[in-house]
Amino acid sequence: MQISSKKFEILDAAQEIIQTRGYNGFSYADISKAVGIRKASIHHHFASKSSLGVAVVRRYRETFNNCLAEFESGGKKWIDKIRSYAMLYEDVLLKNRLCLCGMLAADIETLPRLLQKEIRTFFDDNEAWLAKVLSTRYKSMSNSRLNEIAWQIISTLQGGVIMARMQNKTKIFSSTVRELLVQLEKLK
Amino acid sequence: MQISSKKFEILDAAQEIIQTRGYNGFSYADISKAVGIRKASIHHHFASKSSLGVAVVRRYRETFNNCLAEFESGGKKWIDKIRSYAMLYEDVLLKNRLCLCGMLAADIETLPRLLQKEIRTFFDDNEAWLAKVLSTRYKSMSNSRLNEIAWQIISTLQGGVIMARMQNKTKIFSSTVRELLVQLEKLK
DNA sequence: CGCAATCTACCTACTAGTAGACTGACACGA
DNA sequence: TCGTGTCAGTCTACTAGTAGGTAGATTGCG
Repeated sequence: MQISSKKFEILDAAQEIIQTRGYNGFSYADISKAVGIRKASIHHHFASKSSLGVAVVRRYRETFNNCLAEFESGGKKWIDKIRSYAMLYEDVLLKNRLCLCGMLAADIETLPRLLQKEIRTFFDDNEAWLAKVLSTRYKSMSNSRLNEIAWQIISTLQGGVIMARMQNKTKIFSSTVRELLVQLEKLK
Repeated sequence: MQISSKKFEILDAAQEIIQTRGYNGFSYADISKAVGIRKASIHHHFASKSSLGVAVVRRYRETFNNCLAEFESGGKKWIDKIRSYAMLYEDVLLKNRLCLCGMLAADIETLPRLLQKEIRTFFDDNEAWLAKVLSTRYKSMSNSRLNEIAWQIISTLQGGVIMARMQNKTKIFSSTVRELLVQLEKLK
């Protein structure tokens, strides 16, 4: 048995519940039920709800950034890198969840400071990665314009996942991605 | 004094809190404090939290649809109608809130059935209005394509408000809108 | 009077978090 | 090989506070 498998189980359960129900829609009781240990035992692994939240986001961010680094080094065309990026969101949607950080961005006003910071960092990383990918296609574009388009991409995908899950129609998301990608190829 | 001003105060307070903190981040105690009556007195006006939620969304939806009808009859160019539509979201952002229904769309899994239905109706109305406006410019476009673009617009704006509020940068939203509008003028 | 609106006082269920006891696996020294 | 100490991990039992909601009395106006 590896070191502290329950710790990972708790992280997994917390992540799933936050992605589904939001930060204020999850409790230690939910996690207790999901992983099969008592509420008090969760506190042994994560002292407080906010520290659990921070741990979940940190792990999510690392995994996400690893994916981005992989797309970067895969020798893909720029547009296919962005397509792969969009696929990350589609994967989340197919599990009937939202992006962890997109959900928490909506809840931002209710979150502890430390958690707010983690989420903003997640999006700063996304912005930087997208701007860099875009710059390989639009070489003469200003940095600020590249960042603006990066935010447009992030906004569209985050909003798209929320809308598609709400309407229970994955198609809403995939057609939005299709339109977006075509538009990105025709920028001036 | 008009009929039951407190009822409107309660609706206003509930709406503001939901737009800021989400459905699970608001309680009767919050509203009690905001409007200056006791928790129990709120139940006189709205029997349950879910009925209050439904009333808030219904009023919001009516106001929103009235705005859309006004844009429609104002003799504007199609692109200016969509610009006006986007301005509705910007107004919300400037108050440091999210679109009521965008926020609730993220919370959808935790909401009572009736409330879920109200929200889906809100977005169905939005989709229909946008598709109609787009059809006046792109006359030969299929209905399904028009609806797809409508959803792209909704997704971008909803996501944009969430991202801009989180990063505390209104500019993220306005530049996203600018890029989107340019792209919408060049569709094929 | 009748009634809408408000109040105090209460309920049960749930929240995050704490105290302290217990279990079992491992390490080390005689 | 037999204690013995340590410690992570889990447990039961509890706290204070908050959630949505209810009962029933009181207020004040038409």
